[in-house]
This record gives sequence, C-alpha cells and structure tokens, in this order.
Amino acid sequence: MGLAKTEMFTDEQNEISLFAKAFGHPARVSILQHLFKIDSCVCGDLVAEIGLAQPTISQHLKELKLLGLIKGNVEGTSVCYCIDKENWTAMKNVMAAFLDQDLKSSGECC
Amino acid sequence: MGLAKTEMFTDEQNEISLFAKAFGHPARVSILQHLFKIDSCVCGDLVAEIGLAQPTISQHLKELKLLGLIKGNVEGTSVCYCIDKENWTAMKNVMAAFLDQDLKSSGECC
DNA sequence: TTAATTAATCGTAATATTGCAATCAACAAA
DNA sequence: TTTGTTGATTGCAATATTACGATTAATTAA
Repeated sequence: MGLAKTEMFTDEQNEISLFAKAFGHPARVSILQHLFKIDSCVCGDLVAEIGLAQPTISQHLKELKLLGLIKGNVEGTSVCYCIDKENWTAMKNVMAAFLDQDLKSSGECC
Repeated sequence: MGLAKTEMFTDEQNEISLFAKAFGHPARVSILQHLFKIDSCVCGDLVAEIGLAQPTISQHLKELKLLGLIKGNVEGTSVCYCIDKENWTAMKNVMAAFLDQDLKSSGECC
C-alpha cells in the first residue's frame, strides 16, 4: 500500500526514518554539503551548482526546511538558506544513537 | 520523473543517499534495532515482532542484505539474519563524515 | 513418499517521490 | 507605473516504494 504504518513503530524509529529519508536523495545531500561549505548564506545559486531545475531545488529545500534542518531568510528578491545548527546537532544525536548500536552489542553470531 | 540522476552527483553523495534510504523506513530501522538487541541470530520471528506480513519483512531484509548491512545464513528451514559488523562500521564512517560537517564549518550566518 | 514448516518470489494495487513546464507572488530598478 | 529578477506554487507525468495474497522452493519430520 505504500503507506508507512507509523502507529506500529516507536517514536524513535519514526524519527530516525524521517531524518534518513531527508538524506535519501543525493540532491538533498548535495544541497546540505553546499550550505556547509559556503558557510555564509547561499541563495539560489544552488540551482546553478546542482544541475536540477529551479522548482525541483525549491521543493527539496522546502522538505529540508520543514524538517528544520535548514532555515531561509528573505533578502530582497533572493532567499538566503543556511543550516540550522541547533537542529542539526539534535538530529545528529538521534542518528548517532542509532548508528552506534554496534558498540553496545557484544555478541558474535554468523 | 522520479529518477535520481545519479550521474550528476558524486559517488559520495550517492553512497550516502543509498545508506540513508535504507534507514528511511521505520520497519527497516526496527529490524536493525532488533538484530542488534538479540545479538545472537534472529530468524523469522521478526515477522511476529514487527506487525508486518512475512513477504513484506522478507522484502525489507532483502534490501538490507543487498546493501551489505546484514547477512543471512540458512539453518534448516529457517534463515538466520544478523548484522554484518564490518560493513556496518564502514557505513557508519561514511555517514559520520556527512553528519559531522558542522564541526568544520565555523561560520555563522542567518 | 507425504505432510508440515519456513522463507523467497511473483503479481499487483495503493501510495509516495521526483522532476519540470507553466504560472504566480514579491520585490527592486528603471 | 512597467520591467526584470528571484523563488514559491501548481499541476501534471514518470517512476519508485510499500504491502500483501498467492504461490513456489527448500528443508525437515513422519
């Protein structure tokens, strides 16, 4: 059915999968890397940098913004996007707890 | 078009998004957490543990196996799945490099 | 052999995602 | 005002993902 039955999973599991989904497309990975690299704010030259059409980039930015990983400030006609560092850190902690599970599991099997 | 144009992104970006996509569904997050928790091998009681049908779980397991994050050993009629710890560590390094970008970017903007 | 058990595969329906042309909204400059 | 620029939104079409019933394949037990 294509529907992720969120009610049958824990809040943690749903949160992890939501963050992961945001990174589940190379365009969004590229956008985030670019925002980190430029450091100062970047506007719409992401469209030039990445080879996708403007509406497509805009849509990806919207998703990242909705998740809180980036924020956008209007500056004249252009919009300045940048990483929301607080939320990024919070996300990182959630993901790290998931990725570091192997440190706790001592057992060997297969 | 729904097609991720992999050729316009770097290998790193594509790799990150592939791993992230694997975590982009709570059922797969749940499966991995369970495999870590049980530590010794787990067979098909994942079906009982998670509330999804057997073909659905089997499909998720297949994707995780294809990515190399888990491996499955046939034991009689049942199949024993467990984390591939080497590959898990390798994946973790790739993801950590991406998630820890904020440590390098000193600048403040918005 | 014949059942029983377990898990993979097939086929298909429902839904989600991605991408972009066309358009719209907001603002700046002339 | 009009024009130009930028970016969001709308409305699709193409593709991917998710889920599961039905079936198949492999193995064990009787």
